[in-house]
Amino acid sequence: MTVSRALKEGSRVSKATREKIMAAVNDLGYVLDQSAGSLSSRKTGFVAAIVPSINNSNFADTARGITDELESTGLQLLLGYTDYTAEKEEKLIEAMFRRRPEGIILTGGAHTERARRLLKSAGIPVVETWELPAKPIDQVVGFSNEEAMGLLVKTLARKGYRKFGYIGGTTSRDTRGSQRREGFIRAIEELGLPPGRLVSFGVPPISIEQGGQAVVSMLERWPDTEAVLCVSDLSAFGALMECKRRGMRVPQDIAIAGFGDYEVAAFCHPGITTVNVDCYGIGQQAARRLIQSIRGDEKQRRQEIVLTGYRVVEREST
Amino acid sequence: MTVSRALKEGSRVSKATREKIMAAVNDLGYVLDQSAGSLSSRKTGFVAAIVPSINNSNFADTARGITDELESTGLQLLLGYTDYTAEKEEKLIEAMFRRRPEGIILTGGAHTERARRLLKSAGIPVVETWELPAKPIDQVVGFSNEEAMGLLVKTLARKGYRKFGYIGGTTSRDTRGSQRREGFIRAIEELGLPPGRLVSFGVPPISIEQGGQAVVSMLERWPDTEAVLCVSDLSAFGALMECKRRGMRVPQDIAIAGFGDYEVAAFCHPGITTVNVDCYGIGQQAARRLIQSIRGDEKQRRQEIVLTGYRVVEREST
DNA sequence: TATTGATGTGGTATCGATAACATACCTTTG
DNA sequence: CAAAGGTATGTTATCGATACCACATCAATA
Repeated sequence: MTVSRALKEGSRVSKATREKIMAAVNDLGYVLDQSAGSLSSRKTGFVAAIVPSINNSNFADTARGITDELESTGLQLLLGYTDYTAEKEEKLIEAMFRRRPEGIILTGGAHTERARRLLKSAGIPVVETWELPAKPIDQVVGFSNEEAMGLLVKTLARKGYRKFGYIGGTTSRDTRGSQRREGFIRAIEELGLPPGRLVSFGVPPISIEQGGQAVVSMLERWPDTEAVLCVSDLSAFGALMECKRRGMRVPQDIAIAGFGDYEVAAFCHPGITTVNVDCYGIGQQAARRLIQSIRGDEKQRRQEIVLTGYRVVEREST
Repeated sequence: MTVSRALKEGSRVSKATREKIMAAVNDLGYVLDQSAGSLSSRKTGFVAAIVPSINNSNFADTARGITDELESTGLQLLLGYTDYTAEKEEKLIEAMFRRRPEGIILTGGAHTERARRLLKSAGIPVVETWELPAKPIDQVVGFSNEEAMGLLVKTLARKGYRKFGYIGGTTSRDTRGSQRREGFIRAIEELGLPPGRLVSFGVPPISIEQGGQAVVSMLERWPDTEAVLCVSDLSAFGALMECKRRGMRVPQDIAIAGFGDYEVAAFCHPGITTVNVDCYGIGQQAARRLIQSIRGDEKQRRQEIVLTGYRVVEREST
């Protein structure tokens, strides 16, 4: 028992005893077993986070934000990838719940029925991120993808563009992608512009290469398209490079915009107009709220929706 | 006990009992507690992996390879980032060992003395990746960064370039970066070319922006540089874009090459010559070897070094 | 001096699963 | 028909920590 105390911060053990214990610990190479500790104290020190993908996506930054925020708390992150499918998300939630996380961070608001049940009955704080779900489970840290894309359309319309095209992935699994497309369509309607041209290409997350291929099919079908908006900066970059490869001038012959403000969008030539959405901050805030709910007063825990900011970043591509 | 059996695959429980149990489980929303299971069975089902960073780096692909390979085995990945420092690695190893992982995958061969002790005394399989450490702890899945960079130099020298420059990060913390620089210097020596020009810029992982800034300082100091090799494709991309912004022709005025074969290198314009190193495969193979060591016969476990392939991919930038 | 409180240490039960063994019942086989 | 073997289920101890309570010691206070 004294050993257990000696190894915890801030418990009262005399200096002499602690030193003796530490010496023995070093000598033996003893390492505490947290599985046993978790079982006894009913605190696992785990936090679960589930993101669609971590490769070439904004979610890597969100994961990073979570990790950084968690670092000082001694909580361990359990990270999982859904590949943009709700089924895989359900499986991940189930697998992670076996580890008894003290809180969970999700991406988006689309979950299977079973997943919702699991989440609700687990009795731990849940934070949904990156969207504003219609029926939040608990807490939310995100923004409206629809409005953000709408703002981009309006910004470009103000510059005089009228014939808009949109490039996104093929399936509706990527709910944020779908929301952006909806926002695109709606904004164009509201502005009374000619209907937007939609090209769906590739399984989300759509790659640089697929962005290039998509813009080709866009131009084949609607050669007079003036501005192409893409579901992400990577596809926008692919589209941009493909256009340049074909000798088109950007933005004179065609304007291109992306979403997410990846580093590549800022430093490619020409720079890509995009929407900055503070991916890192989403992770940070989600983690912060989770920590508050876990460590803080039960009463203090309020179900709140945190709106994270976004802004259009205009560059040379439009 | 029968419940425990019913919830495991491949244990013998009568169909009727299993159904009754499953019904109750569904009814109650019961979820197995793996902390307790781990304690009892002395198998945690955890595998630890430590990478320098997961943002904009090849290691995201390696992590992905590990995750994919682990998926079917029921092992959970504990992922940590070192930010390229051995001290943080040591802390991570310590924190993760409290969770009693059944195996651990590391990046590189540079560890603190204490970390080496911990790793050796843990009695679990260890796989070092991405390098060929001089003193391997256990197993290795990697390649020689020195040779790979040397091959790139030789390939370009064969095309007629003679005045080479190298762009990398400022500190030696990034051991792979240092090894690549060493390979660069040595290859140039071997070829009897004029000494390479070295620019160190920014804390690893060096960004697109820093690549651009580095090439500027390279050209200020050595305006006649013919070919610039960069520690990674991202910095190469930044350098390329900066050169184009300044109206230079690539590769006529200056050739640029990177390392890592990121997607951006393939699809930017002009495409960037680089070294492809199968990041995903490194993760896959490391995980496979770990699984074999964990699940397989103790005798079958041999300390082996797996060389992963690399190849120079020539594109328009050289 | 007796009482109180602070401090440090030790004893015991417990967390929730599984390993290992025990038992009951049924089927097969010589 | 008895012995042997297979199948399904139950019993008990245990994994390694911590919660909770008990107790010893010593200083401060009434």
